[in-house]
Amino acid sequence: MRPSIKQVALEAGVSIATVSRLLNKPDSVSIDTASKVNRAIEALGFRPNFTGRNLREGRSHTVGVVVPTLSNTVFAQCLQGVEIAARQLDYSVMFTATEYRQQDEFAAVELLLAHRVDGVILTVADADASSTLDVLDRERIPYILVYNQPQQTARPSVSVDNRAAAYDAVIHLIKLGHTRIQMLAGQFHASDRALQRFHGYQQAMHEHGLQALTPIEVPRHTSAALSVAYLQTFRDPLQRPSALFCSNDLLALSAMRDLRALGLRVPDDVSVMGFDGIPLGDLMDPMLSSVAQPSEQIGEQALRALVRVIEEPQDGRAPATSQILPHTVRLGGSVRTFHSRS
Amino acid sequence: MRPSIKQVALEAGVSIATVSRLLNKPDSVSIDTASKVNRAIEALGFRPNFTGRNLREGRSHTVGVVVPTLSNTVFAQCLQGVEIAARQLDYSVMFTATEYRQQDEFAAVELLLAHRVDGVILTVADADASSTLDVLDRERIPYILVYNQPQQTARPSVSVDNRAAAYDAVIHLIKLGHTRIQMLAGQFHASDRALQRFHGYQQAMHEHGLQALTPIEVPRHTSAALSVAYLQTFRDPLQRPSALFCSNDLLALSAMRDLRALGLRVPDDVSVMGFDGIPLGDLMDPMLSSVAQPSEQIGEQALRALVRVIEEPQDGRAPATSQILPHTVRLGGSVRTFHSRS
DNA sequence: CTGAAAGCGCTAACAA
DNA sequence: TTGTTAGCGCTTTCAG
Repeated sequence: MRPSIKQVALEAGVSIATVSRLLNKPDSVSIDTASKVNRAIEALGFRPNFTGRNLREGRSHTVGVVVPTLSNTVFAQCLQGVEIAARQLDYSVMFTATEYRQQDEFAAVELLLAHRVDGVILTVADADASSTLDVLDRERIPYILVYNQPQQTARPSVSVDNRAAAYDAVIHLIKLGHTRIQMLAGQFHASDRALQRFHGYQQAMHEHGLQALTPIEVPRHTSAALSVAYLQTFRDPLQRPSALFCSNDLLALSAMRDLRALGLRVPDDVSVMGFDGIPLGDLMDPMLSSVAQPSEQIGEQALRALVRVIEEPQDGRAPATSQILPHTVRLGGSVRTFHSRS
Repeated sequence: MRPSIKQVALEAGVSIATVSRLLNKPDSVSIDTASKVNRAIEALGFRPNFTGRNLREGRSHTVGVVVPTLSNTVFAQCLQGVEIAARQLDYSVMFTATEYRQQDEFAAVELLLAHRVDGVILTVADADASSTLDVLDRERIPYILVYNQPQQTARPSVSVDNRAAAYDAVIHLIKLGHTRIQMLAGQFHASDRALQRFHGYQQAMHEHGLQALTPIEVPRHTSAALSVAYLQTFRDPLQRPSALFCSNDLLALSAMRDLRALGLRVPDDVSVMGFDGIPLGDLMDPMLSSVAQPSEQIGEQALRALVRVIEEPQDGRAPATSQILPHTVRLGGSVRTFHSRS
């Protein structure tokens, strides 16, 4: 077995309390006992065992992260932000994915809680109706949502204003002369963000006297196989929208590929606008227009806010503050002005 | 404080041992005590505290993962694979990134070890000369490398055959008639894989009597700013290579963007071949040619191999087995046949 | 400045 | 089948 403070104490000829003190508040131990102990630590290759400390302190200096998937760059970047900030604040990160299965959210959080993480950062399918979050609330476990932006409930979150961001994106298309704009989205039931973005789309359309079209909801996996079935209506130039607003960049990029497969050109035949602003969008040709959210920052801010709550001296009501980060409409060649065909 | 088995025992009128038994081997407790205890667990909202179990058992049912960054999809996918497999085998995942700083590898692993992870999965800058791995070896801590493919040392790893994969990619270009093929790589000192790939490139060139050109080593960050300085030589049609072999897809995609900025067309003026086979490469236009490695599988296999070692009944020499997964050359429009300009 | 001792939650002998 | 008990590594009173 690996050495514990006990062996170190023995080796140094001091008590375990002294070793512990040296580790935690080095000032409280005399200069020469310190060096004695340090020598022993060195000699034994001692490494403190956090398990013991955690058990004793009732906390783990670890936060849990639960996101749908890492296949979407957005969540990978967010996790990256969380991890970087965590490292700075001396926290570790335990990570889990749900693969967009709402029923897995609960188990994921339960596991994290069994590990006694000090708090959790998560993205759920529906932040306003989540039994998982109910548990967290009930048990007063510090948590903070990322990407989710609860409407009915006062749950702490870090996100962009999804509705406003989508609104801005659609307005941009409208200003370019588009009138037939359709939305392409993942399954709404798996993403409340997508639904909020759809509301932003609707609002923009209505405010400009335009008809909101039925959104195209594509199942997961679509991006894997080249299935252009969902774009069949696009064959007819009179039928198809002149612009497609996609609820995320992955979808937008897939759509662009599928449109090409159909023989349609972007942006000449159809303009495409995404959401997320993933870095690779800039490397496309044409560059993907998108409304960008600062994913890494979202993760970073979430971690900082979470730690703030965790280390709150009073355990009274956690401030549960929500944060809206700014989005930016990023212009690329995937969108162009629309000139009426008549 | 949250309820412990002690409160549960009290509530159910049994001993803590009985509660523990119900939790671990439910068969060893009578049917009606079981229900009594279960009722108590329910009533108290009891959740086992792994910290206690971990301390007692001397293991954590947790593995650590250390990769350079999550900004490169490849590592995100790998982590995804690790996490999925871990969940299936009842392990949790603690994650850290080094941001390609070799000097951070050590601290990352130390932190993980302080948490007493049962093993670690990692990608290091140089697997053959890593003091971090020396520590792991010396202390007999189960670990397994991903992407790294040690040459001098017999360290366990899961990867593709980097040299052979690069060789295949370059052969492909040669077969298409290219003779001036140059390699574009990240900093070799930060990635032994890149260097191995360069060796594959050299071998392919030499075997075909072609001159291996000096590789272009681009610093990190290049992809962020549009800095085409490293491609200045490409201005001269007689000077520039007809094909670019990039040590990873991110680099390839950036290069394509930068070539466009220079007014060069891919593949008409320059063919571009990547390495990794990231999913988004398929969504590009033209599709990125690349030699694909199965990243998610790499993560999954690594986790399984690691758990196998961890749960090894004998703690004798860990089998330390390395695994080479198959790569595949994926053809896309970013590469075309080369017809001599004369 | 240092030591003795209790106890965090849990599992696993060992006894009954 | 169940209970008693020791102890995993650590921090933290409380005494000295």
